[in-house]
Amino acid sequence: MMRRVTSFDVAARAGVSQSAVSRVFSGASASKATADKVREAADALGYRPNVLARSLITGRSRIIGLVVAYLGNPFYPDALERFSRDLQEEGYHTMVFTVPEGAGEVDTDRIIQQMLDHQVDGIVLASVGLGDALAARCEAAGIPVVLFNRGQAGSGLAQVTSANRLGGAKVADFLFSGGHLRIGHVAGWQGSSTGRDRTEGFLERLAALGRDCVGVEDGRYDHAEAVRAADLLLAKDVDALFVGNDHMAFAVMDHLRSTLGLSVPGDVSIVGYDDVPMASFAAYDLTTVRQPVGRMVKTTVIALINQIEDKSAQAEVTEIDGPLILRGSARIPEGLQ
Amino acid sequence: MMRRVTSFDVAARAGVSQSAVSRVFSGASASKATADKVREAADALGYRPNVLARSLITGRSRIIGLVVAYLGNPFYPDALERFSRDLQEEGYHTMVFTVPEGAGEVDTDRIIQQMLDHQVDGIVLASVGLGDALAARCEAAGIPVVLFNRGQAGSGLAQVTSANRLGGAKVADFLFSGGHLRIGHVAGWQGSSTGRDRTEGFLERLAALGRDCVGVEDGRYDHAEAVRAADLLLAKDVDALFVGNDHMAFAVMDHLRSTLGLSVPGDVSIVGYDDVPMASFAAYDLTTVRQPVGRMVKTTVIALINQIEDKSAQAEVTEIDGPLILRGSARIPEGLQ
DNA sequence: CGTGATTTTGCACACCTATGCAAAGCCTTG
DNA sequence: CAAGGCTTTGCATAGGTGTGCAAAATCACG
Repeated sequence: MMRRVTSFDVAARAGVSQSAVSRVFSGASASKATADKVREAADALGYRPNVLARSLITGRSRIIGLVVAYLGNPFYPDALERFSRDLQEEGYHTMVFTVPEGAGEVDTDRIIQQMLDHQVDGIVLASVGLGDALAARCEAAGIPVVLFNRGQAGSGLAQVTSANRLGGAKVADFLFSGGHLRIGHVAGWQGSSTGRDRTEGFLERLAALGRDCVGVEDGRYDHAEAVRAADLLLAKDVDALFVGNDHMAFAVMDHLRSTLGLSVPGDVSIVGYDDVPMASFAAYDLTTVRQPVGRMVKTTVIALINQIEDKSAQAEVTEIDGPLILRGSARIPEGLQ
Repeated sequence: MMRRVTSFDVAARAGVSQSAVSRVFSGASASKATADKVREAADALGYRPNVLARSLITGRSRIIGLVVAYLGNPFYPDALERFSRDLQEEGYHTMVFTVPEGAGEVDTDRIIQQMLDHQVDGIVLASVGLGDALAARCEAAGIPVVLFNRGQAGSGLAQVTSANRLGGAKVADFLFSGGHLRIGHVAGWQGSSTGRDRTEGFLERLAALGRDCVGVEDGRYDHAEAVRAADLLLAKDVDALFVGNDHMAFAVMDHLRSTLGLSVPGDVSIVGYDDVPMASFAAYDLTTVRQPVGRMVKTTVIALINQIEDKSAQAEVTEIDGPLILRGSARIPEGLQ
């Protein structure tokens, strides 16, 4: 095993001092002449700056901690892949932290400790289920944080979500003009801002249209819970369900069709939220509100890097609008065809 | 922003030397008395060893590079989540590297360079699509590598897969005893060992049973390609299709049912491979060979850590058997009901 | 060519921990 | 009690880079 090539080796070969080499590679000022000599020597020796040493001294690791809880909902793998890619392009790297199911205080603390240990430059909290405590602690540790697909009112934290209230309202409009008379709602987890916002936007618009919601049940972003919730609403004889995310919507559709033998959208119209890739599969062909993952991720990355590079930067709260995607799981109003 | 507390601070407070502190925290020998003093002082000051400095000097980062290509196939998010969790438990951390679609030589080199830069202790190559060049280069760089769900004959690299040939054979047995007469095969990408092995195991067993395969088409682990392949085989009037992975099987089922109006399994039986969570959704209810992700990941982690901690450790090739999961997408033989 | 302003360069140190080495401490045993 | 073996401890240095500071070099300009 060969010894690593260091900046001293390069310096020796180029006939300059080590600091000159350092300056060339860290982008500080240097004359064209020395820069050329250094680069040539570096290429010849196959030199690459030691990231660890660099991080040790600058205190910046160029590593971002990405905290996720549950990748079973295909929205998150998609996001994760994009995060990794986008961050790579910005010269950062992604370290994944998985927070266990029952995220106890102890687990949370351990994860934060690990992120601090690795001197992560910034943190993306990318899961609805993550308790507020985690966010607060990260913030307290003095590390830039951005909440992804998750809000926290009055926290002063940067956050990027889709326009959830507006999205909910869009669904209300759509189901209303589709002529549905008994509309129910399998809500996203009401302990999360996304869940609450979608629900509120939906209910408010429905009320504004002069129509009551037949019932609201919390599906907790969980398969089994969603099915249970749907059953409760079906007992109230609904003809349309707005389901808080696609993941639950699939479970509900399966249940309606396979277990209960109902037709979607014949007997019940279903509308989801997210537009995960699977929503366009023919088996579901789900009408849903698209969360523009690509733009959400890009926005998150930019916001985070801004905070990292300019510590005084304001923590922004961004909402990104997404369209309602019309497919076959819900009756389509006349005019929209 | 407070200065970090260092081992010197702890040493001063405990009345010992810095090396004593270091020894206590790195598990080297120390007397009970000093260990107690050090720990007490450390707790009081909130000291934690600086991972970067430690890595710099030991040359071990306790970071594992996880290289993935495509998270659209839900098999991989599942694996990723488990990797992150299991590695965390072993005191390692996961840095995700995404290799772009058309993995050119340049991209590959850049990724390896980045992993070397971060002095990753080990690498998991977790994607069928990754070229052999990448694996070879990692190996050449002297970093322990384990191929996950991907083989490479004669490479001398450690690898963990499911028993793909055997799995293929199981499907052959199953379709045969189901009384199918015209069996076709939408193969996994034949440029990958998993794809080839499943196909070979399937065809060999079929031949041994005295039955020909009506046709084999490469679906390249891609939605559109799989549909195209299925069309070619349907032209040959098949009554059963073994599809190289679940992801493609979903596409094929959608195509058969929605576009062509065929019944599954009435007109055509479909069998997949992987048993991703979605396979059990009622909309597909896919009969498939389970890849035991949990055990595959655990095995990979152990193999990798063995290699890291004992550089002379043999690179093992492990195959893990998985059962055929009977569901509703394929006609079930009399006796098995 | 001389003077002052500006850029470039090298020196030395900081970042924080692990570890080889020798001295010091302890325990054991005859 | 002395000698010898083992454990513990402190000293000093390595690991590879970035950066403040002062000296040196370059430049502009009269």
